[in-house]
Amino acid sequence: MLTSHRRKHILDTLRKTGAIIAKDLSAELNISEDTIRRDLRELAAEGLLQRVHGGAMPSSPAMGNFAARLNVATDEKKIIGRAAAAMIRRGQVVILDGGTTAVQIARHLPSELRATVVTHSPTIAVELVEHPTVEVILIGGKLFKHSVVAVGAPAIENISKIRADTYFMGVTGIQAEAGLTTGDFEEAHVKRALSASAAETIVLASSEKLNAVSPYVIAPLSAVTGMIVSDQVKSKTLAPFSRLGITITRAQRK
Amino acid sequence: MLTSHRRKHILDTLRKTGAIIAKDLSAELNISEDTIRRDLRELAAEGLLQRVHGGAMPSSPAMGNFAARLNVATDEKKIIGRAAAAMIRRGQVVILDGGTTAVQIARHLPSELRATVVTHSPTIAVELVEHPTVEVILIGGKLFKHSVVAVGAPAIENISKIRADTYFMGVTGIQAEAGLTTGDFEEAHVKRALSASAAETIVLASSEKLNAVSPYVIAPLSAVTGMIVSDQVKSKTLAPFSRLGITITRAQRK
DNA sequence: CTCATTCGTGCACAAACATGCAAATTCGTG
DNA sequence: CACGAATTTGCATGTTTGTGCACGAATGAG
Repeated sequence: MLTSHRRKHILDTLRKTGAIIAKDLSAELNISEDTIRRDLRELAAEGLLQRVHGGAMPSSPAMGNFAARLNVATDEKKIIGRAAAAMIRRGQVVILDGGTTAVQIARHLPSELRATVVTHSPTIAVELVEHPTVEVILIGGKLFKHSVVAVGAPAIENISKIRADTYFMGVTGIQAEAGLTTGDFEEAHVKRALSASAAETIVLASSEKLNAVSPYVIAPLSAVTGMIVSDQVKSKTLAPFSRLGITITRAQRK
Repeated sequence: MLTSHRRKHILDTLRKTGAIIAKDLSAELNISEDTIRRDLRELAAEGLLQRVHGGAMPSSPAMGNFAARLNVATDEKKIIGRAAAAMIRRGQVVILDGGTTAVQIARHLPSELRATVVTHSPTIAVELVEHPTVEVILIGGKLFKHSVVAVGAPAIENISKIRADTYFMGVTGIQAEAGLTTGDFEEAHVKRALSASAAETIVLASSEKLNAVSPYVIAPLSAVTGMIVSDQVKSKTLAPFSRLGITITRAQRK
């Protein structure tokens, strides 16, 4: 095992899981804890992670405290992200939304996958810089700081010039009558435009979003072609959606 | 076995497996480790791979080391960043380039400053999410991973719709005859467009850039209205520039 | 407070390294 | 083919780097 391999593995694990424990790494890589600690110390010195007692956390210099939110991504979001990433085929053009679940998709893209990712989230763009083969198209506009995505007329105009295969949409609420809803007016507009630019719209529905309603309507459920939910969700809850012809993917815990 | 054959085999293996261990190659090719090491040393000198202890890895310019670059910003870049940030007045619209120096500007913006920042760098955008009062306009386009900035026709079109007060430009080289130069063709185009959209163009010239020349010309020095350099630079070095009517700000170490 | 982990440092040993040199190989030229 | 020059290779040398262990200090949980 090459030293630099080990370091890379540490950083990859950190990006995917959001935290690492020295003892676990030691067991997983068959190497002494001292060496792991040394690695963590030096990676921290390069600013690539932040040390904590017992292990390390991401420092993500480009992500500030938004990083904090990213790393408390629930297991559910990671599972959904992994399932979504697995749906992407070679050569496709996919749209990734802002939001923590979409970040999980980006982190789980297979490293050999040749595809194009369109996104209005600078966070996703920065995340994908490290991916060796994925091409990234960044949608510009006025930055809506709360969600860290570009919005506004310029964003929508640029989106209209794109034809994508699949849009993975994050929402605040998905419910039978109200349809897809979110917490910001501008963001709703952008999501609608993104959906219109994609052949398929797949909603990333972590369980707290199901049957929740937010103030601003993005689109009715007819705009949705698929949903990804975790396998814990009861099929009874999903019945209204599958009745509308929406393909439901139940993401399996590994 | 011919030398060039062996080297080709090394590079092929590297591309295929993503890493190379000197000892393995030695066994596989029935050749001493010394010779392998010599090969690796020379291939590294040609930039075809990156040496690590025990073997080699792909040179992959886009990989990970951008995050590292951000945090090893020299003192010089920090004081240039601080000086640039201090020049921005309330209500102004400023353009921030990609690059490590521009990140320093973003980090030194006074927290009460109400201004608009235009940028084609997702890194800068994410950085400024934490700023309470600055508005951010993100320029989209195809992501150029090496510099982590948006480039291409869509980027330039969007830039043309903006009228900014000041553009803080990062360069790879600034020199009297060649003018402003950088290492990527697309990036040069974008920088030229940004300069055209701003009333003033101020070049961030850390000392290693002064009198350096890179392959792609951004613009002649006539496009420049000001430069920021660190106070260590000799005024003799700057004479050719001030003679052209360029205002030179010498950033003071605190 | 007490106590079990976790950390950091000094140290010893092994692996990987650069360098100089001589033998072996390849190449060019007549 | 012959022969000298240039290159390539392997080995010996001393140096640097990575690893694990020991021990005392620091940290966090109960």
